[in-house]
Amino acid sequence: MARRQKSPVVSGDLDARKATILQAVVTEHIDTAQPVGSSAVAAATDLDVSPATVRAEMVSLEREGYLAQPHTSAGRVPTDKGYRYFVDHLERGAVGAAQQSRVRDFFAHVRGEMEDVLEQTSKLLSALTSHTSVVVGAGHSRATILSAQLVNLDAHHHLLVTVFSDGTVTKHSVMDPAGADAGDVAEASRQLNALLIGTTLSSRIQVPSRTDAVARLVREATSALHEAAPTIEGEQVYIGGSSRVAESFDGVETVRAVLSILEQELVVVSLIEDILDADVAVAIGSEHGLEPLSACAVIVAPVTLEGETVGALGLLGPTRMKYREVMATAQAVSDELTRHFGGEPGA
Amino acid sequence: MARRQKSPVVSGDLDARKATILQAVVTEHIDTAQPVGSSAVAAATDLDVSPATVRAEMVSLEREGYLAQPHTSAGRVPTDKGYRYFVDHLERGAVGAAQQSRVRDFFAHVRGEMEDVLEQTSKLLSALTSHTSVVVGAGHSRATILSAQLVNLDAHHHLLVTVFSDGTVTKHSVMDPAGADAGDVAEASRQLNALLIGTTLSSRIQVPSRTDAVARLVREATSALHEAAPTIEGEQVYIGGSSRVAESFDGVETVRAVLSILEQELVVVSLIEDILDADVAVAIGSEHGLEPLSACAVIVAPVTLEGETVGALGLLGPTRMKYREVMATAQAVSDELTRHFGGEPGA
DNA sequence: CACTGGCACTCACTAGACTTGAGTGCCAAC
DNA sequence: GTTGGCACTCAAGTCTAGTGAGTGCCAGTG
Repeated sequence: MARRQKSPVVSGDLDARKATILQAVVTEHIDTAQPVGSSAVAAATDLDVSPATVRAEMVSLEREGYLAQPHTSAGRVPTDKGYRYFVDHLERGAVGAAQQSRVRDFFAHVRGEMEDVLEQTSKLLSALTSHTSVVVGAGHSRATILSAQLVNLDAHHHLLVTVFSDGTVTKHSVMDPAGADAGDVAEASRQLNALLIGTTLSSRIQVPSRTDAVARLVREATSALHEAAPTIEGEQVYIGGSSRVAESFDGVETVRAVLSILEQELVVVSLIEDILDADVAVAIGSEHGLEPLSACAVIVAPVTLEGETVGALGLLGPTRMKYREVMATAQAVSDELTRHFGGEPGA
Repeated sequence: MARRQKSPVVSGDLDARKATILQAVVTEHIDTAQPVGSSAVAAATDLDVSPATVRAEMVSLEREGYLAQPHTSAGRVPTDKGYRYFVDHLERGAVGAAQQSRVRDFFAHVRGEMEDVLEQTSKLLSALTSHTSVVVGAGHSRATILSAQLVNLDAHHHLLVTVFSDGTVTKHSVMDPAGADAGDVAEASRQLNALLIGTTLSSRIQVPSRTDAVARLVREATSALHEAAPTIEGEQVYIGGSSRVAESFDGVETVRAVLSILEQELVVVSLIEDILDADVAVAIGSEHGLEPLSACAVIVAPVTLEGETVGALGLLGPTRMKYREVMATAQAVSDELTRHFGGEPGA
């Protein structure tokens, strides 16, 4: 219990009573989506003070920017700053038993490649939370090439198939207008294998400068691979429950704006990464700087493997979301996901 | 010019004047989103009749199910049947020069794998039409395997990478708790290659029944491949412009329902395929039988390659969409896409 | 002092009454 | 068959209170 202070003017922290009131306003408003009045707060807390006292405190909280009034004769609504305080002072909640077992169950039965698992996970997340979810699988810029193979499609089209140490596989078309016979392609494939194995996408490769068919194929293939590098280094993104956006916000324009952002995967990825970099678990309202998402809160949890961040999951909802539940769910899924990929959660 | 008939009671076709009136109502309503009154119709057509006459005809059109009245004292709105007649009697419009050149431009500059092209195309479509677009790349159930390769990730994890004749590449994890050395993996890879090349996913394969490490790997790998067959035979789906849904419909519930359908890729694919099978270019309102989409019209165009349908593109908007423009755009993009993949459009 | 009850005030929201006007259906007349 | 005239309907807009949740202020009290 913080000692009551005489002049909490610029204090970064709040008076114990103010904190209680703020918390009550936030909780109530999350529940009802309505402005919260002084008497509701007085009833909801165990402060045993009259509404008038609450009002006085609320005026002060409003002055300090934690609360706002939609109009003069309405109750108070939390500002982004108010939510921020609320979230920062939230004691960690555990996820409910039902949810816990659903998550366990999911990871016990899910099968398939990492990509499939991530996609399924995004659906799970949005089903559990009723919010839109984003799952990001990190890029593989530092993965080394395990195998490179040139496959003959027809006389003029070949396919360079590359396997990386992180288990990703890429393919690139290699056109060859001049044409090459199967033997040449096989030989090129052998040379590519020798040339590329152990390198990363950012490595500089010494390509043969000869002008025969084999050398031409090798050159074409490596340049296709490296030209596409920026794209395929990029992360995979899986978005689940975008229809939830329509439920979460009123106002068509908001819905449109949010959906529009979600369509731009690059924006979504950098948003999640920014939040992750800043080492925060949640970004509220305008904190993340994306104007169209100013009505949103984004909750982020990393997925680590052997100490390295290999992905992240995010949940996007209205600022008045149930932070404790959603954060607990995000944490639980992130832990299970980490474990699923063979890591130790919390490491 | 159809001869005017005395009693057009159950006639499948309409009176020339009725047709003109219906067309005017549809056109006007698409434009304004408002019920259309008799005087507006009288003014819009060159029939030179009074509103009273138009009213009489509209009563008849309503009786026959082409028009409906939101309430007694309002204008008329087309029913699904009305739109259907309108679309069936629409003379093919050509796509505007600006659009045409945008499409040309796009396909002149687009690069990358088929998957990337299809995804980009879906974005192009929604940008051109302001509607949500769906691009479906057909499954490869009939493609034969060109190459199968087992790549060693670590002692217990391997990756089966398979290349198909249609240029698709799949990967499957192969776990091997017992462990195998690199030589065994290489040998298994050789055997898999020999075993699988030329087969399709539905072919039955004779797997070795020996119990050594190599045979075990071969068995594991083939079963992983065939178990996953139903999934990877499945089509790829690319959805563009889902934020357009929020613009196209008023009523949060409709928006949510449509988005929710779009999330279920399987449903979307079978919807598109149904429409394609029925050999229609557009499904209006309840015609496609998906209740949540009863406020939508779906325009579909096939993408063919060497006479075979290898994909399709769809556009989803409100029933009051600009059918002529959108259909022309769909046709133009479908043609260019077909040409891009080496086919002759219209073949 | 901090807290409280009391009180006047504000203002979104609701309901009802009224008006407006676009649009209809009907009908007698051309 | 077509038309102008006419009574009728009904959603939508405007106005008018009336209601009530909520506020800010203040004087009184332990």
